[in-house]
Amino acid sequence: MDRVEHIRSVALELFAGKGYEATTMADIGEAVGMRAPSLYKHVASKQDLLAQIMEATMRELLAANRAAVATTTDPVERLRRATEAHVRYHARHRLEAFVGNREIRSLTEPHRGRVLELRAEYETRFRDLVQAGIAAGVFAVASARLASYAILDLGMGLAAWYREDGEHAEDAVVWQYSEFALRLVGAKGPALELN
Amino acid sequence: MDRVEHIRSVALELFAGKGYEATTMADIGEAVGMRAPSLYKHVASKQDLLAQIMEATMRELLAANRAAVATTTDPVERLRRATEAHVRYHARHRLEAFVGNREIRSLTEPHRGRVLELRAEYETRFRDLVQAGIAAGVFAVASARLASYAILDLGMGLAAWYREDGEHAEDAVVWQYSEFALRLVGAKGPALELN
DNA sequence: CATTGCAGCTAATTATCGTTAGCCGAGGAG
DNA sequence: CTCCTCGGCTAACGATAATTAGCTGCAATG
Repeated sequence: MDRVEHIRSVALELFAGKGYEATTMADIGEAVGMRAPSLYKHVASKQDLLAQIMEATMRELLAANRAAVATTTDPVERLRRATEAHVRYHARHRLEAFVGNREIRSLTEPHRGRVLELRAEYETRFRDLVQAGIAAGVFAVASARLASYAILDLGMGLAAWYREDGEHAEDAVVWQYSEFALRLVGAKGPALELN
Repeated sequence: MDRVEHIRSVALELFAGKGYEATTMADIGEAVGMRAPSLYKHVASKQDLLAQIMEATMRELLAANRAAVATTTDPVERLRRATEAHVRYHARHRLEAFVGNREIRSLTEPHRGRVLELRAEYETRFRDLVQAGIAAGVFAVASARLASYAILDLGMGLAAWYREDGEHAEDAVVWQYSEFALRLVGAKGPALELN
């Protein structure tokens, strides 16, 4: 692994565990096997470390969403696949997702603005998916905004409790949570097993 | 308002807005109209401020849950009312709930242990409600644990985006989210309007 | 073999923070 | 009127943090 990548991954772990503010450059250095000042031979600053992590995370999430939605045009199936991608990302990259959600306030401008923009775009895409299902008459839900918030929050919650070695396999969680999402919006139609 | 109460409420606002670590005693002092050292005439320490807030919050949440569940024995209705209480608390005390969820890691022992214990109890109560519904045959969900996590996470998410003066009235959100919860667990029966 | 630059280190700088010490004015009690 | 306590203030302390300066050894290059 690249030195820089190693530092980033160690920093991610510490940011997730103790929070950005509570993590010191000395902590990161110790975990990576060097003194704090030596880190500056590889990274620009602690803030830069956070910014890199968070921006990359949001871009990955958006990319996963785009890829998932592009595979079909059926509204129900689209929401299902978008949710699957959402949940899977939060399970597979829970540290990134966790930090991405919790440390936005530790980001300084201009990174903060950029990340918030990406985040807003991601939210809008989900809201639009729900809206499309309502318009097509296959979802029964009072507020597309509330429903999409609820679905997004499922992923964030997941990132807080999920563990790779826990009792729930990744695929099981992905399936279950996607099911939750479709139930949430009152999805009807052949694409839904239960109900 | 009592001086101490004033300080606590100001601290809560700052902890919610910038995080515990990023909030200084000088910040709190300025918002309350005095210098940092003067705060110590009223509160023991910054950590104590956080501990008081978080422990009170968890106790209130638990009390609200107990009260809500005690009003009926029907499993569906119990989960609905517990969720309503959960969501309503997170809407009405969103700062407390927000800080309560995010700053656990900033708590030092022994406060941390106590709060985690209360939190675990709260989670267990929800899981048991879901389990009871499954046992009674009125819920159709694969994992009581996942379902209860999902419902709890709805509240936490809510605390992050809800605003008293936003476009969604409290009652509307409470109703909608409770509906989400019942749909999540696949609730059947006369107590459910839609489906 | 000489050189150069990378990547580490220690020491120092600058800043900030929680908290304590000790002073002081106002205002109520006697 | 005097005294004492309450609640504010400034100054100071002790820690700790991010970051910079400047030194050094090693390894690759020629």
